[in-house]
Amino acid sequence: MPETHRRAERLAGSRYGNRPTMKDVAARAGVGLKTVSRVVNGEPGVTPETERRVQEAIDALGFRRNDSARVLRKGRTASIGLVLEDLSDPFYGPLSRAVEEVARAHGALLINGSSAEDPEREQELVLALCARRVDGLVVIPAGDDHRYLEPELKAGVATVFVDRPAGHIAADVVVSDNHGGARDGVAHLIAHGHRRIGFIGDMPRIHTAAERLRGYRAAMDGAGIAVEDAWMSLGVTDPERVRRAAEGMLTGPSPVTAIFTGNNRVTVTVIRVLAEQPRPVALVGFDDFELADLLQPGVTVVAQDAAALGRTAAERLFRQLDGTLLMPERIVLPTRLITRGSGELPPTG
Amino acid sequence: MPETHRRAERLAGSRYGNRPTMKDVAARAGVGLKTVSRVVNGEPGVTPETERRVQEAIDALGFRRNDSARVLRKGRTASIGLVLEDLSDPFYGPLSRAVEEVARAHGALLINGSSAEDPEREQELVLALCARRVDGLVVIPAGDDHRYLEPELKAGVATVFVDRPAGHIAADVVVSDNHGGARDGVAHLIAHGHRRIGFIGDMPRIHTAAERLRGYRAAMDGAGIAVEDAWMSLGVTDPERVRRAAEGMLTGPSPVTAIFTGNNRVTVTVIRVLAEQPRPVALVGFDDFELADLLQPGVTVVAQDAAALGRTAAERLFRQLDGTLLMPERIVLPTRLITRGSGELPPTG
DNA sequence: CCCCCATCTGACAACGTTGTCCAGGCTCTA
DNA sequence: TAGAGCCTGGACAACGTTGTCAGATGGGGG
Repeated sequence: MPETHRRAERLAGSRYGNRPTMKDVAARAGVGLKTVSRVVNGEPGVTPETERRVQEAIDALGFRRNDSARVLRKGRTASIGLVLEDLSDPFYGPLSRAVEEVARAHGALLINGSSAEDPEREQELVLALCARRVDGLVVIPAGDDHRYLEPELKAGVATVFVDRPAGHIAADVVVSDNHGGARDGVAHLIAHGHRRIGFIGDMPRIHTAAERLRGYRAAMDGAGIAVEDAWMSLGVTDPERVRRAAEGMLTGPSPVTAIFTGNNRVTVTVIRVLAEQPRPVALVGFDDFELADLLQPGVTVVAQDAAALGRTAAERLFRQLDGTLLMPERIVLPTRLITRGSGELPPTG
Repeated sequence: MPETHRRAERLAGSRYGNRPTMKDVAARAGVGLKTVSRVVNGEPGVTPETERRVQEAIDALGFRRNDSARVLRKGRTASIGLVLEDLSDPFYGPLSRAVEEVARAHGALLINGSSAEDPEREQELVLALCARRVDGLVVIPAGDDHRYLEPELKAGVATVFVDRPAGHIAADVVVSDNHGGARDGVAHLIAHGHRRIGFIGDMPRIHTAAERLRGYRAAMDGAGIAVEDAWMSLGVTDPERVRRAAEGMLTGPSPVTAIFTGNNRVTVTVIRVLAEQPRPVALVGFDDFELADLLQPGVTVVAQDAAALGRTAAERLFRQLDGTLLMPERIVLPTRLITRGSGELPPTG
């Protein structure tokens, strides 16, 4: 079947594909194709009378410019991609929103996808976005090897990694001061008299988790405290195992009097465990969360500014796109210790 | 300057636009353009030897198919748009994620944007997405008049409204049972002996807010309780005014013994106010939130299932796209009352 | 030895837009 | 009134891909 016939069939039979084009508008208005283009894009060189006729035809047909074709012609898509772990995690909502606001200020749309913490899915998403010819990418890495991005970088896709560094590739990175934040949080507990302090965090293959663990160790070392293995629980994330880990370090031969939690989700689970304990146990968590101040006691946290991470990354991205050529850089944003009570409890037991 | 010269200049001087095309790959592999296309798309009719040569050229050049051009040719973009109010609101994260999962299952990408509760911005976003020729739209309306979408619907853009109904236009709608949920929540308070019950909610021009208010009135009417004006506060959202509203109805001539809050943000603010009150005041909130069970007392809520809203809407969207022609329908998802303590407090004062 | 068929390959048009360039009509001046 | 210059409008190619169709190549059978 020749192409033209197929087109006719599509026009006749389908709900799709029958959108009017500039050509249709031009025919209806009795003007040339380019004149319609001029009107649509507000270019000069069209008499008011002609413009009126064209506008009339546009409204009558319900014409809307096809940006795909425009993009193809112009080269830039005015859209950027954001790949993160899980949009339903409250940490990423504000980050994504911040990226979107910056994109909007630059007239760009945001396409986003969740990697579900799966490196393969991350790569799949990133490459799909590149095939769409997004102008730039903000990536919260799930994997630790991003060499697959090399051709894209070379081709000029602006790229910024956020929250965790890129693997084996030179690119901009915006991260929180995970090491310093964790160190300060643990030092805070030490300053309140604790020496047996537990750490519950994610798998150390995740960069942020490793950094926070490093911070914990640094603080303990700094205070001359020898860390016992039983105080550390790495790589547990699901609530049930976190619960067991917490209970374990609270009841062992040298039970902890305070716990430092490596992220949001762990913190919440540990709070539940501590609520059931007879004796008060001090707690400092990495990442702030809503209502942390309303609990009894309020939860002391090391807060990172998710919106600032997103904003900084996106601004950096658009500076790349503006042509301000920049050397890849690593930007570290400070964390903030927010004291609310749980981290100031004295040691007991 | 003729087009060809500009192209040359772009190639020479810019970081962008110098991506290899199928033509380049074909030249390098010494084959025809279409053969490259065949290899890239896994079409049959290419000898292994030829395929190898082409693949080699692809890898060497770092070629990646330009989906913009593909889309232009094929008509479908395999992407859908999601317009919501604010991604940093924890209610929308799971919703967005659910939509994304369904899209992914159908091989589509998700483009999303926040309307910031501004009808104009909503329209702007929706039309931008239409210009990108997304195959479908999931919209959480900010405005109440969507006639501007008529040409798009006619052109075959699949559309589903979520959380709030569309205005002046026939389209699929997926909403929670706001009226029934609020009614049940208030009835729950009445069942626990309350008669003077306050309501704090958003502007009634927002459909969900109006429905919840209606549910409140229905429950009160059903119990034969005459609602006093002082018990109702409508259209306040910022924390400071919510605070004043709550304090007002707690101290008036006939002070309330319980409060029903119309959404998440209001609930959280009211919790803070209640924490400062000398006497216990019962509370039921619309929308669940994390840690509601950890507060003292746990917060009784009318929960809606954000993920189910998103999933249902997206599935409906793809059924539209699959060609299963459907009449516009209104799908109402049930809410669930979760009792945790705050809603079961007896009246005092 | 020739012809036919199957298999593989490539030339070409088309998708809807924008950039370039030229034609025609107008006004203004000499 | 004729020529120069400006303004408006339109024809055409190009962006990178895919569908169509025809040509080339090689193998097997008559």
